[in-house]
Amino acid sequence: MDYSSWRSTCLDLNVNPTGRSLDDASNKEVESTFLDFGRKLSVKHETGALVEEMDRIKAENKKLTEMLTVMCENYNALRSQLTDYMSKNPEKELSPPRKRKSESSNNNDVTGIHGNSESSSTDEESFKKPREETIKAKISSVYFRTEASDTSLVVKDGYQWRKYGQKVTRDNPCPRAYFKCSFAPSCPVKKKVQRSAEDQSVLVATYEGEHNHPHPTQLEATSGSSRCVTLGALPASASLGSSGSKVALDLTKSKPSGSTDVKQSKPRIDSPEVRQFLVEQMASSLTKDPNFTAAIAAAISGRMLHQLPTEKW
DNA sequence: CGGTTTTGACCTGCGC
DNA sequence: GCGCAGGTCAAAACCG
Repeated sequence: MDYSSWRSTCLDLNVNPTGRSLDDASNKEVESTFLDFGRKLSVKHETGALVEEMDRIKAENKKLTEMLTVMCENYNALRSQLTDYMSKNPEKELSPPRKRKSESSNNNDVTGIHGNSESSSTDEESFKKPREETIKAKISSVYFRTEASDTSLVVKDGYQWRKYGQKVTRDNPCPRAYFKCSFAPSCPVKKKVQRSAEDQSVLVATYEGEHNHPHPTQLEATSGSSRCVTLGALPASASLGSSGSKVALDLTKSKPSGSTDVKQSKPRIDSPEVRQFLVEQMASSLTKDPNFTAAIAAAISGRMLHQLPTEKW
């Protein structure tokens, strides 16, 4: 996986279009919201505790941001080392399995229309070009954790894929699905998705090649569409195993059903509705903070690095 | 109606 | 050459 692109996707998750920091205006706005809400309920002590909690979270955000900075530096160092290594050992670069003859030349006598001299003369050229591409093509395996009950082989990585085959392999009772990028044939990327034989809640996606077009969610982001969609398409959201991380990421998703009724009903301080309202206030304020989302990105990538040692970058 | 998914058939490489 | 396994094709079905 290209971490830089992934990171940009993650950092793009900031749901604060104005770019305002939580430290200034939005912070005061949130605090005033809390205080106002608290006056109505005559529970200033609880809002004080919430503000205190928010300060604690802000400190944690700062720490996570520093971790992200360090990790980015480490990544850049590793990447430059890898680039150096690749340039020194180009022949050792990974190459995908050899492609079928018929795919590159299309001169099967089954079709009968490519058997002329024109196609045969271009065979070498048409064969060489994809070969060069396949040499450069990168293969990477990515692990996605899904619900065990979820039987689909859909991996939400943000790209659009077209399924072109499914096969049951010998070493795994679960079928393997074959996907091509929807931008094919201009985009040569393929992926195979199969459930892990050991843990069927884990999807193993093997990517071949690199996309030669921008990430669809980046296009969405530039066109001003909802960034929650971006988050939903984030690979990390699927690859995270712990429910805690999932909950944290779900903070940016749309409000749960029924939450709109909270403000309409008369709130009580110890009622679940009020608590939910406070939680939503916290969530919305946090998701407006770029530092928070950056910290989340750092936490996610940290978890990925620790939990997915087999993943190739 | 166009794009996607399903699925059986087919192709290819590899080991024996 | 044969059989096996993985990968792909392509027609039909499905779907929005």
